[in-house]
Amino acid sequence: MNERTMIGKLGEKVGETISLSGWVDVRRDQGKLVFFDFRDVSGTVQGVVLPGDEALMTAAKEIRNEFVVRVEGIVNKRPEKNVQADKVNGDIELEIKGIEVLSAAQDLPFELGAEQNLDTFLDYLPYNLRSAKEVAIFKVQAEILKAYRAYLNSVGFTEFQAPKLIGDDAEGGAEVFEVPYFYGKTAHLATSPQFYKQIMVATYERVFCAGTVFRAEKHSTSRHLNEYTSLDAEMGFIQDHTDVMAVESALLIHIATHLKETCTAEFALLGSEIPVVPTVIPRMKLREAQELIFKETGKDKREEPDLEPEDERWLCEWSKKEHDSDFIFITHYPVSKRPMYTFEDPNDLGYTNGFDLLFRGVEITTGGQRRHNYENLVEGIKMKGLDPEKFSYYLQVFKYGMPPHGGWGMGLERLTQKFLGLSNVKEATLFPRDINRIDNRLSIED
RNA sequence: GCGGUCGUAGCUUAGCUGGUUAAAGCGCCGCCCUGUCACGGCGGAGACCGAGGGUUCAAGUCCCUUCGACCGCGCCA
Repeated sequence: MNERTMIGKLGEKVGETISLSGWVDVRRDQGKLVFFDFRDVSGTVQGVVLPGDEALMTAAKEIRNEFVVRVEGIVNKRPEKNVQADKVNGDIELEIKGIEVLSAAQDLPFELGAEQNLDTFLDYLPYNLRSAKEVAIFKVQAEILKAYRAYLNSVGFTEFQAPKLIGDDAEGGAEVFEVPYFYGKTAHLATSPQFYKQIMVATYERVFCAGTVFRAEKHSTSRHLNEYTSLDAEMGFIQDHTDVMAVESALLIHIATHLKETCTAEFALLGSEIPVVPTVIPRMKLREAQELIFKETGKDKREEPDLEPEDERWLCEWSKKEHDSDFIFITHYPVSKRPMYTFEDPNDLGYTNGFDLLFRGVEITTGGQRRHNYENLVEGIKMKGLDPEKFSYYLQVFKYGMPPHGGWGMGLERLTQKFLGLSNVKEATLFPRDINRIDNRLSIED
């Protein structure tokens, strides 16, 4: 028996008898001839059953799309008139000598890659994930993650795993899922690795993690999930938040460059463009942004403590138009709008050394400088009406010497969504969870 | 949670101001086809129009309730 040859390698096997294994992408039965496109992870290739072998012909006619098969045959160069120049393996085809069905497929709900509503798409996600489009989306996501790790590793960051079960000392703000298991204390699912990455700064100075976080928000939008992957980083010995922004900018350039090297076919298939990351991403204070919006659109948001989604979209368009940048940093949100650990700008009291990074209309990152002085942090906690006692574990590291530091959190799914121009973040999430769906829809069947 | 839009064959949709057997494309099944490549041709099966109630001589089409979806908002990544 021949060893399995990957379809992507068939071009090197012209004239040889080989064996391939994969799925039937499509069958074209022409009566006396039956054509197939076979698919494995490395590509697709056409196979043909020629007349002559009755048993083989009968078997070929019974095979349907998505059957998993092992096929033996001869790799032939195609005659000139049959060459499909625009296709991978368009210049060869497999003359099938034997087919073994490894696994039959039941009636398909629809053709792979067929147009579907999001709801239908998610109902059939395990099946849909093998379509060319999904393969491309999650390849890009995997490469983003790879580039994220590679870059941060290259500039002195150490990766660590943050816990997902935490106590009742959540930072506040986001709604948390309760875990009623532990004696004497209610645990929660982590909404962020924030405290742990800060603790780890005193160990490795520069750290990052890429892990799942959980938000119990009952939101229903095209950019929210109850479970997502947070790309977090934290670095010590900074001057201020601009040092963090500089590292993040360089990181994004690295990711974009890496995608250009590894995913141009995927971007082409999805009809998306790899974004332009300028060496210096435009930046402005929240108040400057609001002033700009007022001046340009007449909408007065100058008293607002935050940007609305509409403003974020507008600012991104502005940044693209004025600076040819898909990104823009907004800094100096008021202390009242930021978490208790956010560092207040000593030169701009009441405002923080914090930033959001907006990308193609949405916020993909929140970051900033943190309070590193123990008394200052306790003061921040009290100011938010929280009890410092509850944070004593976290506070320990500040008690015993903590460098000035800062970092960011970035949503992997949002980043993927926006890189690829997908309309809903769930399309950029392998197995999205929301209040109505954990794999299957949770409501009663209609 | 609130607001908007929507819910018709396996999938994606069309059904105008309510009016006889609910339409199409794709898929599926059967037959035909020796060069197709999302093959093609002919034929066929398949929907009680999300569910419940109401108005009317008559409802997929109008009203109410309910379930569900998508989009937007608050909040956030």
